[in-house]
Amino acid sequence: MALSDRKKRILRAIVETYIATAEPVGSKAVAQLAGLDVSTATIRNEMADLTDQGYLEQPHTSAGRIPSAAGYRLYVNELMDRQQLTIQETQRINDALNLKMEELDRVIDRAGKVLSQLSDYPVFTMAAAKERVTVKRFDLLMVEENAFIAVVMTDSSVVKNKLIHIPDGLSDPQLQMLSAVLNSSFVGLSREEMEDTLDKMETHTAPGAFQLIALVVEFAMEVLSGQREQKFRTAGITHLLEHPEYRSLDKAKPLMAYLSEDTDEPRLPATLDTGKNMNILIGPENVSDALKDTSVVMASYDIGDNMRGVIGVVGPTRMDYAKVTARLSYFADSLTRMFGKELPAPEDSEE
Amino acid sequence: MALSDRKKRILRAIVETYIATAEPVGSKAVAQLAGLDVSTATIRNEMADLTDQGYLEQPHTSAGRIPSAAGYRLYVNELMDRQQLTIQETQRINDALNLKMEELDRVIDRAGKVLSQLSDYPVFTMAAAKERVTVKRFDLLMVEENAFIAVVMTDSSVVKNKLIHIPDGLSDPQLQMLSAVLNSSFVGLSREEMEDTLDKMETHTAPGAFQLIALVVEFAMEVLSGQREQKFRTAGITHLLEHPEYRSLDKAKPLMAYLSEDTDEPRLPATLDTGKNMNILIGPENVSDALKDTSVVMASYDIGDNMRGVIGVVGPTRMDYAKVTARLSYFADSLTRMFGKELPAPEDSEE
DNA sequence: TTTAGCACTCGGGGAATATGAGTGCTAAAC
DNA sequence: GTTTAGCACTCATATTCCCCGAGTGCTAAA
Repeated sequence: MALSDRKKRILRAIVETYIATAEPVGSKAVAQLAGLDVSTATIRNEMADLTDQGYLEQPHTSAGRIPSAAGYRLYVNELMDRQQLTIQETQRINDALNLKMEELDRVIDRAGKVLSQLSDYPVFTMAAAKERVTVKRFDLLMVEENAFIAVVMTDSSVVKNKLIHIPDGLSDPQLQMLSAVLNSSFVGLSREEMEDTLDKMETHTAPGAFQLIALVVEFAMEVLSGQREQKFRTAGITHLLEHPEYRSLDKAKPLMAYLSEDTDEPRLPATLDTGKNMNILIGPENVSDALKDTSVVMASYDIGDNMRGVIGVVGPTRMDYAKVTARLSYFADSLTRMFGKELPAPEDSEE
Repeated sequence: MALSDRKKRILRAIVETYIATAEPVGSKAVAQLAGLDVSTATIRNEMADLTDQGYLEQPHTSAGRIPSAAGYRLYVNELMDRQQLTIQETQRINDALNLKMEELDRVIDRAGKVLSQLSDYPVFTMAAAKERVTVKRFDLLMVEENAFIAVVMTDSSVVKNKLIHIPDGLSDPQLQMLSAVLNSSFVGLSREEMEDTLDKMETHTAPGAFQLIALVVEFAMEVLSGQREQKFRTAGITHLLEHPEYRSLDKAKPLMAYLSEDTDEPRLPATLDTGKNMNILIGPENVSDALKDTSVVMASYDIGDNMRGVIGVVGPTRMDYAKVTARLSYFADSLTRMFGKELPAPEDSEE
């Protein structure tokens, strides 16, 4: 059921003015903005049609029309112009990302912050290992009589360490031995497999040695969970309050709680795995209840070979999709490029 | 100018009911709650006195009275009962902290979250090295042909590492040599001293070797700044919206922006160094403009020997001081105890 | 098929009004 | 001297009412 060209132009005019003004759009306004040489009455007829077909809604009789979710969807899919970024903006984005000395998390955080400032909406970020992560190697370093550093490197080249205190000292050969056991028995295993192996090992190993092994392996398991775990971060939540649909606190509160780290609840649709790069979820298309009146535009990017990240913008269904998608896709591309080139494998540690 | 006992009881009743109700307190309410057997007229006279002395304010003629900053101050200093925590609460706090396998940052974050839930106010946390931080030792580990791990341990026993990629491979002796240079020339130096030393070294060192040294030293400098840098984190910002004084968005917005990481501006009064353990700043006693109508209750605690942390609660001047201080001091004590015992020196790395 | 015209609807804004809690003051009572 | 009752006054908030105007749907003419 294809729409006539005129209907499309009318719909587009309505979506765009509603996005700009946040107020229902009347036939008069459409007549001026759509650039059609027809009277308001004609427009009204067309608008009535569009309402019947489900692309528009009227908040109450005798106000203008506002786009429905389906209306936004059509707009996003067919009607929307792709916006160009200004040179200042691309510059800003590049600056935010090009701090190559900085580590992964901080770059991602920074990206979220800048994207939020550029789009005037809150932004969330997420990063997680794509698939099964394992430990590639263990290293142990004696630093004091009663403490050594365990260094764990995962197959996605992430390196983490921990200072481990032990009651009695450890001789060099002992340390070598420990290292050998770890590297031979626990390399290439997933978190769960490590747990199993550790359990089995307990029975036929000297208690003292086992305890040491367990300390390091537990740390390694922690590292692996940390890798798989999706770190959800947000930036610019206060931007929410700038938009009229969240002026009432009753509306703003649940969404804000959802976005801040306050709730322990499950997060956004973890579309980390979908092949698509850009994803737009409009209002009811969202699963979570807190997002029912909210749209999410998100893009994913690769971090090295083994990780994938998502960065997304959250706002009212009346979101400036053209603006947001333009900035977002540039961001995602830049991130992929930078994590591909500058950091051949994600370097890491700290904070 | 000591207040009569009766005045104190009236003031206390006013502060406590105002804290509970957020509405100006009239003479009638005071008569009932203060437990004095006098009429409302007498109370009114006393309240007039208290107003003259600056402990109370009237938002407009003919509303009840509300406490002034001085009134809160007096209440906090002399009138307030120390609250007891319920067993459930102490249990909750202990649970939050006793995840000993977790690392520093995560424990602090978790503490902030729980404190926020227990107090119904937003919470901020901060941690920083107390004084001059230096590197205690360097370790280098070859992991691939063209990459090695640099491990840096500071004198506060914080260990960080980084995977460093190099164009050409490095032989074992070369690595030993590099390690020797680093450990002999850069141990015990502050960030600034390192920079100087590095500059001086540039002239009389082979370019290739110098570049390697610089890579590692730059990383070490980053680690040191990271240590000194005060990591400001918040939890439960949305609790703000629950309190009537922030019902209007105009009021909530600036404070929220201040608390979220949205602004790059300087943070809270960095009273990391003051000897006092607990600190209450009421309204105008705060320096920052965003906090003028806001009270901050904060407590500091030790993290090992070389770091100190602050955890604080932010809320309207009409804050439930008794409740907050009780929980906060328990938290701070627990944190000190746990970082003192369980983690003799703050172990570290990751996230 | 488009347009002009018109009666109708309904939300928002503003003024006027009512309400009621709380005050300050005075004069009487203790 | 201190406490109390009484009373007129103030002022923020809630309620009501009314008006206005934008926008609609429908009809009849172009």
